[in-house]
Amino acid sequence: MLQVHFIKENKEKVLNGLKKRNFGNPEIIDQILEIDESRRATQTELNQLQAESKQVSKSIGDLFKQGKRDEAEAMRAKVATSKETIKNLEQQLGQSEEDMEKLLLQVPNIPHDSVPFGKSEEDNEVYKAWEGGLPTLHESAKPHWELAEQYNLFSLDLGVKITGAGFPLYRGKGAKLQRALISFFLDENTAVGYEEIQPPLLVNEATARGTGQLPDKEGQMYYVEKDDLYLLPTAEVPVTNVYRGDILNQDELPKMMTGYTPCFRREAGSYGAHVRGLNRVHQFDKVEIVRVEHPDNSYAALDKMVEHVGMLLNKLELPFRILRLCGGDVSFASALTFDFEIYSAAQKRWLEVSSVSNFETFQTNRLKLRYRDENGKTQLAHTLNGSALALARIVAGLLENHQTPEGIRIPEALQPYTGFDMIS
RNA sequence: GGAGGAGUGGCAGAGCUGGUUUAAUGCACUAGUCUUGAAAACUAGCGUACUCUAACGGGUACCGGGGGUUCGAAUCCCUCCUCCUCCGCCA
Repeated sequence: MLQVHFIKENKEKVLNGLKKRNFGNPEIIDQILEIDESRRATQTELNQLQAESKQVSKSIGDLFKQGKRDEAEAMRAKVATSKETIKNLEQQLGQSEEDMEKLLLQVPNIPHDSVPFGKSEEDNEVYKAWEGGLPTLHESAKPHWELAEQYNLFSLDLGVKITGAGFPLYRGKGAKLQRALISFFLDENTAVGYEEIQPPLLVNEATARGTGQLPDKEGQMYYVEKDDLYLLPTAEVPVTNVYRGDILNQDELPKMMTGYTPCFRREAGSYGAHVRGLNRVHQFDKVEIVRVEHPDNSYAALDKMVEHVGMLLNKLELPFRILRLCGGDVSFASALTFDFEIYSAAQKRWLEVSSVSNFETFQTNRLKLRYRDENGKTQLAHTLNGSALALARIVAGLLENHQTPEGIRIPEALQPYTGFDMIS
């Protein structure tokens, strides 16, 4: 959520940003500024009346104490009239605030200057292409869902039996591979300074609101009605909310956290080759990295995160490229996003495995996550997050790219975690 | 799930028979005085948000959240949440 005073002071910038996003309703900015104006007028009037009535009430108290009953009674009658006005103004103020919130929730973040113009994912810029040349596989190479069957690694059918479509069941070396990847990622992340967090998997409404899943993406989350809780769609939600409402000292920044959680997404949507196997499922495992940064450092931090994720993929020996998302594809809350895609030689397509974003103050404004600057003033911090990494598609990529006629080779970096170097 | 108790500023803690509380007091913190320096002592400052003002400086709201009674609520009433104690259940 943008801050009103930011919109007020940077109207042109905001409008240009919306244009870059191909945002259909730029008039909303003028509506916001109008409501802000009238809201402030209402508040000024209300505050004046409140100050008066406060004074009068006090003097009534004094009069009673002095025993001047009649005078006090007269004052009482006088105040009663302004009370009605106060109530109305309070209501009006509340309404303005509500209207304002509604409008602000519809305004996406302003894209960073480096974000290219464009309408859809086809316009994303290749920020870093894969230089090594794309791998080619042997004749009988298979997609991961066939490999899973051949080596008994996971079963979608059993998931259907137990739960429903999109809930894979991993078994044997497939299950072990999951566990190995989770440990590997967490160890790599903590090694560079991220604090490991194991959060609750169900979150309350305030938390879901803090990172922006509510109200915008309500339908994408599983909801437990009886307890009014949501199953988390990503660890970003609970982990970023760790510091919700806090005012940190400047020297406490940055806060770096990493967490593994299963992720639950309803993703009502398409079926077919693109979502076969593990390409898109309702439950998958992901290790997330989250940072709370000083605004001056957030873009340097973003670079570091991108570099870190690239390092992980290198260790897993997966060919990947990095995209800078264009204005039309960058997510609602993000100012700048880099997507990582690994190349699946078996599916002959790129698979998105990580998305690393800087949200600037868009989340912290809702979270009320601030720090105290050198002058002692509170300022909104910046938040960033990225997948490091999302398992299901990494598994797909590992199985497909490292398959040999003799079996599936486990990258060296992962072998200490799996305890085997081959799936055969 | 049942019964009882409690939620006050960074922390501790008073106020809770409604009106000198504009939230006492202590600790912590910041600045100054003193000191070679430090400690101690003393003096002053010390919450958040919104808002008015060119600025100095004002105003309003907030005592777990929301609502109500009243001229006036930290204080009374309703409701929700959380924590503590005991009982029950339980990985």
